[in-house]
Amino acid sequence: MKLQLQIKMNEALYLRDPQSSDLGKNILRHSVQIIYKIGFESFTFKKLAEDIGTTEAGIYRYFENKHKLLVYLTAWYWSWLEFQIRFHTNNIKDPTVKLKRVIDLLAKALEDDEQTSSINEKLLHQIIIAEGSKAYLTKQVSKDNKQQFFKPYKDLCALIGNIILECSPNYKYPKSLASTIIEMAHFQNFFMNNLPSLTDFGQTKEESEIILFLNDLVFANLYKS
Amino acid sequence: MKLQLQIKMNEALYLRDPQSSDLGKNILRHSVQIIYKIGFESFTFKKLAEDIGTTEAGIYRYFENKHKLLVYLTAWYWSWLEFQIRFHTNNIKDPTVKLKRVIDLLAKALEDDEQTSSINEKLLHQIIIAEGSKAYLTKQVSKDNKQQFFKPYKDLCALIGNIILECSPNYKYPKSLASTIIEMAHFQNFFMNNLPSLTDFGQTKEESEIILFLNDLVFANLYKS
DNA sequence: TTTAAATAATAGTATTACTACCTTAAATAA
DNA sequence: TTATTTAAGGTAGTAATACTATTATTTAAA
Repeated sequence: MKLQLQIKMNEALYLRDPQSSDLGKNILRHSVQIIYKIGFESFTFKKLAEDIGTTEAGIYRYFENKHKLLVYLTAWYWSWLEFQIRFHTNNIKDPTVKLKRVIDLLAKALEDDEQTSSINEKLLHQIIIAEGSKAYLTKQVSKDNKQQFFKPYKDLCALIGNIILECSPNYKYPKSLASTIIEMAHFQNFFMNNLPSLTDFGQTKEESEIILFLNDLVFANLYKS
Repeated sequence: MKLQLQIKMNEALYLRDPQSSDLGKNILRHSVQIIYKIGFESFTFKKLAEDIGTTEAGIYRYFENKHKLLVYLTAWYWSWLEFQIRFHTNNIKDPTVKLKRVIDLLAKALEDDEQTSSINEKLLHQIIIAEGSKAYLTKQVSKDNKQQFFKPYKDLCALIGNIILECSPNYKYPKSLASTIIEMAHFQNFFMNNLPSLTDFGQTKEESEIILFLNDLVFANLYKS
């Protein structure tokens, strides 16, 4: 049995569904590779078209502009990660164990094991670290938010917030702590690799150290005397 | 007595020192206003030139490109904030009180009281919240780092890290906790105002709540049983 | 078989991000 | 004083980017 996990995306994110055709899947696959390689600023639809072997106008039939494509990729990532978290914490009763598992999944780059789709999750994880915040750090954030573009991120945050409340029902800031964990899992990784003196992991550059830091940070708060 | 605080900037950030001429000061003042108004993505040297009443080429004689200008503004902000912190925590003996003061200064928008310079600190604070991370979230981050562009940010982080160690000499992650406080002071503010369901302050939208959250987060860690 | 609908390629335009060159004004030397 | 250098800013470009409108081709339905 080989099943394909298909993530249902917000239709306002695209003009034509990229998961519905070969060209569309190529756009997703190649854009992940190019953004990973040259960064979002230098990434253009022309370069993407040349890489795929189609024309610029061809890409524009799928995505209005490169910002929408980035929002699509990040939304896809958060949806996929929420699924991973639900899958890997399924049947775990102890909320502490569950929350530890969540931190692991946030901070570790999961293998691109199953050929889920046209998207390489390992590269996408790196893109989210370096470019993810650019999806919402814009002047259109409220307009985009009204169109529910960030729903997957908010759902993930709510899920983690609820696990936090299971651990400590009286904790006052479950959602802020959840968004802090998510952001810091990524920012500490970026800092560790690029601006190491902003972290305490500059020597080893080990993901496992970020996990220890986040565990320490979170559980000191939830189980304080 | 009226003294002018002049911040000495890294010379590699500019082609001609913007603090040395009227046009230069206008570039700083107007770029802060325009970026605040329309966002960094839509900001162009042409719009800036029109606003000032000069030409595009005139701006290019001061800054190589708009990325360098953003890095300049963020570096200026971190230097200015480090000065504010040193000034306002001067003579405070108790490190806990000191750290609380730091969190206040990070999360609160200080008034543009003294006419320090051509820069409106209140607007710049908002710019740092929404655009600050774009200064380092690029492919050139390592090259920029080698040129010491992020030294003011690293210095601030080291300063806060040391106060953390004064509070709790055995704490293992002073630098990572420092960068977490800095980033979260800004991100929680952005989320509160633009994506409120990622925080617990969506109702009131009060800076003071962010301060409470950060205090809770930090001191649970430093003084845990 | 004809017609319509979907898909894709061609060839543009406006804006952006620069660059090379030119003019003017101030500063200094003869 | 006048000639000459130098600094500062302006004019007028170009190449690349971000799209768009139009035309062509394929596919599918009537």
